Amino acid sequence: MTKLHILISEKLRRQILNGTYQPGEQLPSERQLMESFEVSRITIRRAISNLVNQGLVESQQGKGVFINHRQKVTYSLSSPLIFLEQDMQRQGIDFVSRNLVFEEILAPKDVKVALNLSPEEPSVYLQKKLFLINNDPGGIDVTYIVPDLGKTYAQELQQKMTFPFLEKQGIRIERLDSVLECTYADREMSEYLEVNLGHPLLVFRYTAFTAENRPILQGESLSRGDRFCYSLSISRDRPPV
Amino acid sequence: MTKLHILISEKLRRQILNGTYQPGEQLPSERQLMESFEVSRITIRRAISNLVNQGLVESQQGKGVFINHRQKVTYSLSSPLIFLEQDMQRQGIDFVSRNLVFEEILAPKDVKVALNLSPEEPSVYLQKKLFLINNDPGGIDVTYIVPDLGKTYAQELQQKMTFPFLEKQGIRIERLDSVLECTYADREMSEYLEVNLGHPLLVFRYTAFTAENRPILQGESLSRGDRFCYSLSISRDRPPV
DNA sequence: TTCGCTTACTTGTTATAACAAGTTGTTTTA
DNA sequence: TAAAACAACTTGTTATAACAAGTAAGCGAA
Repeated sequence: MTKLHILISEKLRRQILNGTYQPGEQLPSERQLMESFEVSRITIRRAISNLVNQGLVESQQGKGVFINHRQKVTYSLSSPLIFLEQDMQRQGIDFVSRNLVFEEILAPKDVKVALNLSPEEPSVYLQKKLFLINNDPGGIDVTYIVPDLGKTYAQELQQKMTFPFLEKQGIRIERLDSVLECTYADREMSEYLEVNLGHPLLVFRYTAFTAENRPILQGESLSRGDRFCYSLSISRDRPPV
Repeated sequence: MTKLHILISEKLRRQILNGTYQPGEQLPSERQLMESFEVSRITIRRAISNLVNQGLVESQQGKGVFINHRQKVTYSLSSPLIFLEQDMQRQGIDFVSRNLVFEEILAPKDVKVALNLSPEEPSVYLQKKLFLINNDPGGIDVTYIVPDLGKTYAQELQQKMTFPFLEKQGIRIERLDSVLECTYADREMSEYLEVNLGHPLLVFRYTAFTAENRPILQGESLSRGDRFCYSLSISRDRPPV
């Protein structure tokens, strides 16, 4: 009546949540589970796939299925990402960013609009960065940078964190207009982040403005939905100072 | 040597994204796809499952597999949720909330801490609400309400939107401390929201404070990750007015 | 001792098969 | 005519089977 694979994955789920299986531990092998539940391999694999989809376990070919640690890394959005490195340090996390792409390209139409580019400057700088958390790929940043900044700071932007670096140059980002949502890893993302096709990702999409209300960056930060979260504090509007 | 199910789902994915298959349209049936790709049913089903996991299609038993609409409903976090109804109206969305549970319970420990309850008032009001978007379940709100408010406004809270109602009563929420993250539908959620086990959900978790810095609500809003997003504007810290 | 092979485990992919269950339209029956 | 039964489709669940591929440990040869 109720499906076998659901009965099994629910039972395993309870055992994981109540600590019968601890994070890092290995689940019994498919063969063992087949015997103890007296079902076929396809059913066991379906049950395990349910657990994977719920983010409770991860499987590694040739090794086994392992219970996940369920602690997330927090991005703080209270001030616009200037203190990202400090935040990570505070959480005791080894946060490394690796430059993948940095090139001048013809601006896509939506970027042109968002960055308010004139027809005479049809190019932007595109940067892609990979974030490693404790040596594990955790996310990807795709940023479009206004041409004058991209050209001036081409070297430094490839080595340093964007927001703190710009701040040090006296380029103060006053406001981020942003959207947070969920997507799914496509082929490219699943290869970069070493996750399954369709793995849930958190997307932080933003446009960054200076005090003069000039848009200078448009970015998209995609990170593993099972490993990251965003914290923010929302206050009632106050009249301008 | 790349896997068959990935080759197939990638091909279908391209066709969906380039408009060969339009949202609302039906994919060819498993039998037809088996024939045209000359693979077994298990491979076709795996390929379709990839598309489901990428949020591109949805399957209905007995009917077929249909291409999803990929437009999301936006929750605006610019001011703390007072204008939710107006926001939805502006997006042309039929937003209905249905009370599921409203009861006085013994406060769980973490809620007790978050709401700063004294040992003499060990109870809180627990409310669960289901949100329907255009008559489709879209999310669930779980809210813990400080006992005095819960008792005083028991009737109204079950009928009206929490934030606008409190505002009208002169209870002004000044600040929300919140976290946005991704989870996965467990059994209960998948039944409420009519989605698969493990379906990605967006979680908005918050504590609401009055101007006197008193926490009065703790809530958790879980909504379908494929249907919702949150927008926010982040400004640089300004000195208090 | 160390390198490389074999072996025995693990999970991953794919095929074939049978039946369950939901949907829809047609046909039969009361 | 209207309700019930049926047929022909759809996707969903489960079983059996074979082989691929990754891991790890042991064993033997250089």
